[in-house]
Amino acid sequence: MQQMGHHCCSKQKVKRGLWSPEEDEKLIRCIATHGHGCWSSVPKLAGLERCGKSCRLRWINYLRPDLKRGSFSAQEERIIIDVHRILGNRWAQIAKHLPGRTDNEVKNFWNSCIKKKLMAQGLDPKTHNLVSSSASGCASSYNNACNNLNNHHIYLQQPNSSVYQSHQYHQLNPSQKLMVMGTAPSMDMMTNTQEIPATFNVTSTLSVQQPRPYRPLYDPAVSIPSTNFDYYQNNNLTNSNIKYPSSNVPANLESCVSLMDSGSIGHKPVSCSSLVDPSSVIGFEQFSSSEDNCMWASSGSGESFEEAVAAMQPAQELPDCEEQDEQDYQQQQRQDQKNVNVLTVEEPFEFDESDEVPVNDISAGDTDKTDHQINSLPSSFNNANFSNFDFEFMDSTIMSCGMYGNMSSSMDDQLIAWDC
DNA sequence: AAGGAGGGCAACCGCATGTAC
DNA sequence: TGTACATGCGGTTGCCCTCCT
Repeated sequence: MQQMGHHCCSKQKVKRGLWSPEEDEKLIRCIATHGHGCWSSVPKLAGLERCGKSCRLRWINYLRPDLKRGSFSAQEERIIIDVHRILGNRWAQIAKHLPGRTDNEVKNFWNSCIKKKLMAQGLDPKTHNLVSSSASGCASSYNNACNNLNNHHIYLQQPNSSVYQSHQYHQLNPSQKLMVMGTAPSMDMMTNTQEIPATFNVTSTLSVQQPRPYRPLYDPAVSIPSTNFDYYQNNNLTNSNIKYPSSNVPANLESCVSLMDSGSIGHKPVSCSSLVDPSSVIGFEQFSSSEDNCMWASSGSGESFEEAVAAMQPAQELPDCEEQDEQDYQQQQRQDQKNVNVLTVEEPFEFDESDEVPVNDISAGDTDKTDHQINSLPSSFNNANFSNFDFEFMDSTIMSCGMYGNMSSSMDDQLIAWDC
């Protein structure tokens, strides 16, 4: 380590390098006594020859009592990968999803371990795309991805209704397909779905007796069928995630497509539903109109977005569609019944620190803040200005493991879900 | 046993942002 | 509005440890 002073504290006599146990003890004692309202005053109060910045780092990254030490679990690793796919190298934001972990720790873990694993799998750690996939292959990837989706049931919620109608993917019109594709980055997370956690309070469920094609589904405002749920809950993000529905940034559309193309997602039978955040729709529209960045413009064929939409042909109906549908329906019935039993466990309200709203008693009608968030979205959004996107909002709604969103800003006021 | 290579990780650097004046 | 300072963050450095030859 260089033994030169910080530019921020060059006037001070500061020690550099590793911290000794004695220094740690002084810092802990000081913060326990005085807190750390002003880091610049901490060195003096603690009797340390360190600058405030160094004290802060040491405390945040090492001495904080709520830190979880030790190696990362497989679940933590999965979370990092999933969130990184959406947020990129925003380590502080990623770390917020991992209680007890620091941004520095996550960053080091990424650089030393995950990055290599992804590369070994042939994935670009920056984009999470297959390295072999190129921009010129996006159009065919899209077609392949469509084919992969053909067997899936897409749930579209009717306007002003809590009822979802099931559609075979291939029955959707082109714009609906595009929308689904635009949300598909969540699907890889959905493949991890195993069981609805028992720790969630369900205020209502829809009737399981509804006639087909109306499938029994849960109140989208409250059910969280995802294994990723518990970390959000533990991280006190549940409230915002439910109130401000999930977000999938269409900037990752190519990533989604390549993942589906590779078979990494979209093929494993799971029972869950996924909805789309309105921000993703807004973003998708912006994204789709960006000639420089959207997959259509880079397809190599010179087709515009509109042309690409027009060129999309409904996939051929599957021969055993109805039979498959019946099987799916029966399976869904069984799963739904199971889920109802699991979900009706009552838990005490939990409060979000920021606004003290009960996190597990949120009704579907609680849309005020969602609307506010929607309105706060940037007017322009595409890959090129991705950095301008409201990451705080996106992060607060990063339930991209396929939760719920209101698509009232487009798509005929429909909500969407799917069963893959 | 010695030393070189590589990995893990703590800590630093520099920039961006927020805030007070 | 401009400036100074504090804080936060991502990128980078370099020490230390382990493994391999």
